[in-house]
Amino acid sequence: MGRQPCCDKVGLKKGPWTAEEDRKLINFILTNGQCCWRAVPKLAGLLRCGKSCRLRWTNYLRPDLKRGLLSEQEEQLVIDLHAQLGNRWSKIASHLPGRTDNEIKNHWNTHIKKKLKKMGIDPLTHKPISTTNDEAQPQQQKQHQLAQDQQEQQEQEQHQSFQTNPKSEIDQKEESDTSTTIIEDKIITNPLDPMELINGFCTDEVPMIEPLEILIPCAPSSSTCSSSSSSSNSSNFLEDLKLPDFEWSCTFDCNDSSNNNSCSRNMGWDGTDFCNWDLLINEEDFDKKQIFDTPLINQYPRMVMDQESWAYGLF
DNA sequence: AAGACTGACAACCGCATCGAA
DNA sequence: TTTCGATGCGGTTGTCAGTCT
Repeated sequence: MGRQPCCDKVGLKKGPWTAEEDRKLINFILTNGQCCWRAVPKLAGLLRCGKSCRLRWTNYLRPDLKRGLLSEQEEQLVIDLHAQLGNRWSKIASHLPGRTDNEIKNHWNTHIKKKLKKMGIDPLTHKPISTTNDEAQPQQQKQHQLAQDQQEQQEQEQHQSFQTNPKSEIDQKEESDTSTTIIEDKIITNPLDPMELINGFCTDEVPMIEPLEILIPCAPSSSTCSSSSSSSNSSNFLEDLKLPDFEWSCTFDCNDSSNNNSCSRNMGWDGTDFCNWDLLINEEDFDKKQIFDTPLINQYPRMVMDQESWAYGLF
């Protein structure tokens, strides 16, 4: 007797999400917050299982997601973290603000693995590939696994000691001269990283969003939004919607050296994110906004530009 | 021009884990 | 303490655009 399926699969839709489904899900979460994923599809009027909704939200609809290729820095961080954590993608993702475990996992499998192999580094062990002694590989893997297990055990022990004596744990970690510092299974990669600072959580630790807690950044004054044609009237656009009230506030000033714009951020919402949402939320205005004329779309050449799948190009 | 192949990534599946009853 | 439902996580698969032949 197997485990019961997470949901009644009869009549449930599978496959790519449509814009309409995205809109329903976003509207629902904006009005109700994230709660009880199993109930979400029913309440939101979606023929999807809760799991699918959760995945869609966390991986693609969440407003605090960065899109596009990982930067060099991010890539290097992923490599460093993978060396320490192995395939624990969610842990790795939690140290890259705006990135999801799925995204990192895919990027690892499609880009980084190859890159490392090209450089003569075994992506599994992060050690130079021994070309002369292929049979040594399995042994190496075993050793890597052993090392990982030992590290895990150490982490657990350290965690325990941290609970009893947190200061000594931090002191220990401060002695490390590596660029990344693990504190209670959390790697502080950049002490100035806003995502690390804001509210003490990062992307993968996004708290339940309640409508009243959603803070929309100040309307970008000029060029912060890549979708300029749609950004210009984003507030009006939102007002047109019967969406929950938003609080337009400047809670966090980020001094972007590139454009010197002071913008508001909360949970990683920035001008671009918001503009994307702007496009997504109300597909009735879809034609009016002519979003496909915008440079944003050109960033995603793979996207199919029809109404069904336009959402994919928006983030 | 068309079919085959490849790469990238979105989405699914099933097991693990957590927490409430 | 046990059971069970909900959610999280990592591996795998499916789909589609781009490239090659």
